[in-house]
Amino acid sequence: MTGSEIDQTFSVRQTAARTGLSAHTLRYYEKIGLMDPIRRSPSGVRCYSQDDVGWIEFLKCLRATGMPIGLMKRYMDCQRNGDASIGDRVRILREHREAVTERMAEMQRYLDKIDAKIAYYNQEEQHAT
Amino acid sequence: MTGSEIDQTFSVRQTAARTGLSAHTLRYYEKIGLMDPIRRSPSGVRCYSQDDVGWIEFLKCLRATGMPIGLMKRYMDCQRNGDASIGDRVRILREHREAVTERMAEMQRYLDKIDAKIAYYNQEEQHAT
DNA sequence: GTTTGACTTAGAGCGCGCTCTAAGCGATAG
DNA sequence: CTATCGCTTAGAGCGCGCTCTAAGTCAAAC
Repeated sequence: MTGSEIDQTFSVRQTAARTGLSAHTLRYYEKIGLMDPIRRSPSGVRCYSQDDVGWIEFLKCLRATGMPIGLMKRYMDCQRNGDASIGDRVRILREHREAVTERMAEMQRYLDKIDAKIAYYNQEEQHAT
Repeated sequence: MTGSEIDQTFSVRQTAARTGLSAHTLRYYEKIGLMDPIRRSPSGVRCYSQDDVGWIEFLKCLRATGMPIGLMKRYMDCQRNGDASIGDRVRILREHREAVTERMAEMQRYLDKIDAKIAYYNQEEQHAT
């Protein structure tokens, strides 16, 4: 109940370990404006907050579903615009969602063809011997 | 019934149109050995057969599901090895299949988080006016 | 005080998968 | 015959998303 736990911060290395991104990538994301400038210690060292880690997790969702960095940046720029931008943000997310489900459906169709090929090979194996 | 229909061949441009790949990419795939050398006209122009187009469609399945070019090449090298390589080929396809379904499941998990965010925004909108 | 080591920066480099360029050849149209 | 057009080649260039390097600063350990 001292509050120290919830004010805990993380070095770039620790944050990398937590999020699975590399320290390089974390600095890169900050540099290109995907993240707000991270708070610094008096000597200039990054101190990531729990909140920062949360945003990184969110960015991971976008990246891992194939959103280009440029669009992620646009989203985060909106974010900085506050409530006024909620419409824009939702639009970006919804369009992205559509694109992703579309892409997954396409992948599934291609995967089905591959499965057919595998099935065909299995049949061949059966008939051989 | 002349047989001309089934012997039909296609220029690189026509093949590009049929497959949705660019002519550049088709030549590239041949150059790096993803495809056997395409038959040529006396003047050296590529004549893609129906069969060639079929292979291109198969390659598309692999690429579109994220198989790296290098592994596609390994697969096609096996292909050239004939029946002896069926085991290798099946193994490659099965492992790829696993990787793809894994990746799709992961994408779905990330997408679920994005959906949660969208839902949250919708709720906000509701409460605002 | 010195060493170690993690941090900082700007900017260069890389791997992938194309994508395009330049220079040239061959076939058909006028 | 010439012009046009699509094809050929080897190889350069590009966009993306990191990834790494070099040179330097700072803090803690000895």
